[in-house]
Amino acid sequence: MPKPITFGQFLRESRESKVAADRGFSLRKVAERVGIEPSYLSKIERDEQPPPGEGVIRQLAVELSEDPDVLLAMAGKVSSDLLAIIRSRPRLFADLIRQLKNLPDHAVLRLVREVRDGSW
Amino acid sequence: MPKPITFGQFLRESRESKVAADRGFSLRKVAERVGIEPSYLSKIERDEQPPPGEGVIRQLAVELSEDPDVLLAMAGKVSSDLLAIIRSRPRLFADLIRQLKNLPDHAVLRLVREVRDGSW
DNA sequence: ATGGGTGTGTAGTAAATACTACACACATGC
DNA sequence: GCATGTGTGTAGTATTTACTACACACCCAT
Repeated sequence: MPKPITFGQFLRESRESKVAADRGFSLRKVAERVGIEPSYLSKIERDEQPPPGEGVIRQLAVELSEDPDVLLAMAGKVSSDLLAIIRSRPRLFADLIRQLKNLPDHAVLRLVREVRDGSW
Repeated sequence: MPKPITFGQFLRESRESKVAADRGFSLRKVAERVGIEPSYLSKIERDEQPPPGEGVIRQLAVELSEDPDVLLAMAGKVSSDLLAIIRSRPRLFADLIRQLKNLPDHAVLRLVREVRDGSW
């Protein structure tokens, strides 16, 4: 297994990869746009503090052009809209997700596409 | 819509439906088997306190022979094993679940069965 | 009338969550 | 050499989560 990258590391790398080309990606600037204190973001990026709440993570995803679901996953969370969908039909979705647990990506992707393309 | 039943109401009804036939389903006895204080269970059943944590909910499900996923959903939660599955492949599962959001039950059920019966 | 069982009221606590506010030290450009 | 911008250190706070401990009042059976 490739060593698991932490939420903070990922954020820092994403941000630093952009700050060279655009000075608007300094820690302070990003923190301001996101709406949090710079010191807070600093601690998060160094994994000194646990990841922030969903709202802040979503803002960070926007600012850094990252996938919100991936960022949330790294933070040990799952998007609240997905939770709501599952809660609306718990048995159905619980069964399905557990069935899919060990299926390879391509098989699940096939499902996604079939559903989307409406062969239903 | 039929008025939404609360977590506490559901628990109380489930327990009281059993206590007539089996005195082991008194609030105190159930609380003891579950491993919580009777006063705590009392407050939960009357929705005076928010629902307990996942572990206690699972114990309640066992004692009352209810579906854990349904009970968790009523408590506004989602089973932690499902969360772990989603977090392991966030983009894949996020896409899939959002696709299925508005599909009728029978269509999702068909998916579940097809996957289970391994036409894959 | 008392002992065991019932549910409930009151009062608390420990830990986690999600942050803020401000000061500090360093660097860099003008 | 001073302002401006950089990241970081320290010290806190409010809210939520997840409960415990114990006392009280009622019922009913012996």
